[in-house]
Parts: sequence; C-alpha cells; structure tokens
Amino acid sequence: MGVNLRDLVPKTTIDLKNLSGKSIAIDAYNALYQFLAIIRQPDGTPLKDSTGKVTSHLSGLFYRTANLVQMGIKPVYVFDGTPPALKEVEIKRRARIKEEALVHYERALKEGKIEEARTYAQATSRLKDYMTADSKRLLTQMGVPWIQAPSEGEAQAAYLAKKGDTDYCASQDYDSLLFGAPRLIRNVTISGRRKLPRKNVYIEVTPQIVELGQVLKQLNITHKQLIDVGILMGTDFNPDGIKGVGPKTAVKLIQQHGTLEKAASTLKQAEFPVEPKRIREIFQHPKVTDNYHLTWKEPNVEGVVNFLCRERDFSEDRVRKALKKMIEGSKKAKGKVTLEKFFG
DNA sequence: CGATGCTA
DNA sequence: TAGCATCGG
Repeated sequence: MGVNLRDLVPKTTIDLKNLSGKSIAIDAYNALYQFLAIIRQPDGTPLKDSTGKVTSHLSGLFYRTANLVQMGIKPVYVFDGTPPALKEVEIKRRARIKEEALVHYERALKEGKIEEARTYAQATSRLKDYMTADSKRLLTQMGVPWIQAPSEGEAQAAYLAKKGDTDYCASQDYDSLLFGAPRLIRNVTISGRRKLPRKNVYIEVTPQIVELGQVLKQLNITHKQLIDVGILMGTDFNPDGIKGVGPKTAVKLIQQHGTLEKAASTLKQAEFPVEPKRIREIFQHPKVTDNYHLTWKEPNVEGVVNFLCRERDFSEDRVRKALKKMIEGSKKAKGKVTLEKFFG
C-alpha cells in the first residue's frame, strides 16, 4: 500500500520516449505484483505453463522490459529483502485481506459470476518465491541488471537515485519520496488503457514524474517534515496513522508545529502504536547496500528462448520478435546518445 | 499487461 | 490501418 501522498504532490506527465538514455531503478515487487494481478483470464486464472507454474509476471516483465530497452531506457530492477520488523502489522493485514478475497473468489467462481471472480482473484495475488526467482533469472538472460536489497526495495532504489547511479525511481507507491528519491516516475509498468475496478470504465494511464524538490517547495516543508506528514497519515509501519488526519490536515499540522511530536501534543487523541522516532529512522536511514554493479548487456537470445519457450511454454515467434526489437532499438538509441555527446 | 487477429 | 476483441501461458 505505502504512504498515500497522491493528493499532495505536484506531477508532470511525460512520454517515456523522451527518457531515452536515462536509467530507472524499478521497484521489482511493485512491478511484478501488478503484472501478476492484472495479466489474467476473464475468470481470474493467471497465465501458467504446462506444469502449472504461474507465468503472468514473466509475460509482463519480459515485454515491458523489452519495450523500455527498445526506447533506449536503462532499467534496473530492485528486489525486496527482509522487511523491517515494524512492517509486520501491515504484512499480516494484507495476508488477512487475501484470505478473505480467496473465499469470495471461490464463491463467485462457483456461482458463475465471472467478472466478480476476476476482481477477487486479482486481490488474492501473491508473489511466491519461485516467481521472484524466475524473474531474476529472466532479467539476467535479458542482460538487464537487478539488485537484491537487504531490506525495502524502495529504499534501495531511492539510494541509487540519490547517489546518482540512476536518473529515476519507478514505483506506483510514494514511499521512495520519503526514502529521499529525488525523482519518482509512476505508471512505468502499467500504461495505456486501464479498467477501473468494479466499473466498465477505462481511463488513460500516462507516465508521470514527481520531483521531491518540487513537493517540498510546494508544501514549504523539509524532507524530514515530509516523513512526519507521512507518519501522521499512516505508512506501512503504522498503517492506521492518526484517526481523522488525512493529507491536508497532516501538512497543516506539520507546517504549524514543525514536528510530529509537537503536532501530536496539540491533538486530543494522538496515540502512536510505535514510537514515531523508529519509523522516521527507517525512512531517514534505511538498510541499503553498496554491493551492486550496474551494467546493461545485450540479451542472451538463446538463453531467454530456452528459459521462456522451452521451460515456460512461451511462443518462440513472439519471444524472438520482442528480443529483436529490443536489440535494434537499444542500438539505435545508443548511437543517438553518442552523437548527442559528440555534437550536443 | 502487451501482442496479435479481425474488421471496416 | 485504426479500433476493438481476445489471446497469451
């Protein structure tokens, strides 16, 4: 879920084609989870190989990554490690919701309510260890780097961007801003037409950039204060936040009182299940690693074909076609960058 | 989700 | 060939 800064942040929409030559640290869990939830049959069944292994996430990851590379974009996927102990409440909450969704899904299926079944099936999505392992294997064969974060993937992605090792962070969540990412891109891994849940309405989804500097300027607060705003509203480490405090109130409180503690002392019932200091610490000094090396190589065509087509039953025609486009596109983009460096 | 097929 | 439907695994 993450902290919901949606109503607080200024954003600018962009065309991914304009990001040629740029590198993006992508929150792998976030991307894979979305593929797994969305790439499904009408009744909610995910794509599977002949042995029953789920492949929805691989399909999304493969074609989306191929397209990004084709546009000259350099993606690096950042995988989650061990979550902070404080996340346990939120993890349990999510597990409970999934169990409930599973009951609803099975009932809808039995009653022949296809659309309803699909909606509940999406909510049951769980990224299993073998799916993460398959994804890393695919990326390696594609020549696309990935990093194993020691803890939160978003924290590690933000660290890369902060250090200047990547130009952007990509996620649907806003947490990377709290982790200090200077530039966040949303809607990199979901694009085009998207169906609104429970409605037969489609909306156009376009990539958008959120700049931390602009957010802080607009709200006239510091980064540390933005973290406090998040804690007041609720984060993965205190999912409930403070009762009755939404985005607007949270910002107002921090603008007026400066810190979370001072703001809380003015409220009638502001109780924190965990010490705010500990949550602040996670965002300000997250567990990250320097143990990575970013290199983008040409895909190992036969390696990808062997894995996806021979082991996971993908169509060889489609896979080879996508790889060809990926290689041609990235070469073209590289040529352009070199020329621009020469003559620009 | 992205790719492909079908239709006008 | 744009626009919609439906595969894909």
